[in-house]
Amino acid sequence: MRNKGAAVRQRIVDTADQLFYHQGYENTSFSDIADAMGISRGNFYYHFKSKDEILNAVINARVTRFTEMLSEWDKKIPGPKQRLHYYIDMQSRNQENIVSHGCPVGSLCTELAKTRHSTLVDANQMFTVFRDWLITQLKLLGLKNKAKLISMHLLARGQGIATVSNAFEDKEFLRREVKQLKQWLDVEILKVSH
Amino acid sequence: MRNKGAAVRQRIVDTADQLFYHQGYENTSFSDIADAMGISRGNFYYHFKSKDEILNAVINARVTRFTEMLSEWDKKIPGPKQRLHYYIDMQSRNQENIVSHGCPVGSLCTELAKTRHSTLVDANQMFTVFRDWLITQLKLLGLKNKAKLISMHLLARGQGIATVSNAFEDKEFLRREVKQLKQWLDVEILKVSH
DNA sequence: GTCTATATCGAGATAGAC
DNA sequence: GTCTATCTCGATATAGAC
Repeated sequence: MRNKGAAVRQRIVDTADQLFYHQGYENTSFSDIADAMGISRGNFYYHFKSKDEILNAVINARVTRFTEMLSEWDKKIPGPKQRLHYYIDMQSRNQENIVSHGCPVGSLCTELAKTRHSTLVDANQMFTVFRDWLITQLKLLGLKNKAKLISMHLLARGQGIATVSNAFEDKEFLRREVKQLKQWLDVEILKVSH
Repeated sequence: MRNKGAAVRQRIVDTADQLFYHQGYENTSFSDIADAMGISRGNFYYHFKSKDEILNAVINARVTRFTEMLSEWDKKIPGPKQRLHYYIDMQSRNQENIVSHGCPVGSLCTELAKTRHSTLVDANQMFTVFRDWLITQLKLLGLKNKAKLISMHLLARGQGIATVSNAFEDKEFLRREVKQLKQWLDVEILKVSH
């Protein structure tokens, strides 16, 4: 079939994406990906020049996926405040994965900061997709001047929750902090309407 | 000299400690440590059975170092509120390192959660040293019931600040968040005295 | 396009001389 | 105690058959 090659390429990216999340980038070998997919090691080099290129494709795939996801949220969730709550609740919805493997964005950036500092700039595009969307929502709520600061603050709070609940494998902590963060945001929103 | 062997062992641990922080555990080889110290690769196995044992020694050394540091703070800083501020300010004092390499505790736990899940329990002892000390300080301030929750919250806030300022290499953000966190804590302390 | 076979390299680890 | 030499393994990457 015509698109078989492209389909395999996509499957490589999807499989690598998940394995990089579960095991880390450096700790995931071609054999790991090949075994998980049922293809041979040599086949990778028809689709990618190097492991670095796979990493790049995974980062791009994630950026695209997050962008589409946020676009869906814009469509299906009526107001910016509800959208922001839905964003914060993402950690509760993914609590199993976060407790087991941390945040896919933060843990990859943390790894690359140590091992491949030159690709960190690409990797933190995963963060800026969320940050820019958060700024948009916050501005819709009238938080003009504080939008950028609050967006970064929300990113950091999310990272803190992910890192600590992962280190302690503590789901209760995650849920408690998510709840608290929504309450904090509500107070910030209230401040502006007075 | 009598203690030469022990001294080398200590130097291995110190050098590995720093390299694990800068480059990550898996990404640091025996050659890296040997080159940094000016000893040969084979010599490691007189002092340690395996790389895993070095990791263990590094974790224990950090736990000891943090414990002693906090004990020093107890001596030199008069009140619990000032101590807590000094704790939060630790990130400002280490801002260069944190922006370049993240938090030594959090980034190691994040790595081990993916690659050596069985040693994560040992690694998060590095967190509990701080958590237990925070609980003590918070109880001294009369925050009896909330002490544990707030201690975990402070750990998470610190991790969020480290992860995001590292990913964006953003010192300004780090300082802003540190200031904000101290203000938040002051409000929590005020709540209890009323 | 996908495979097998292989080259090359660097890792952790061991043996034994000094 | 520290060294050199070496073993073994698994990693990325390449060559070429099919």
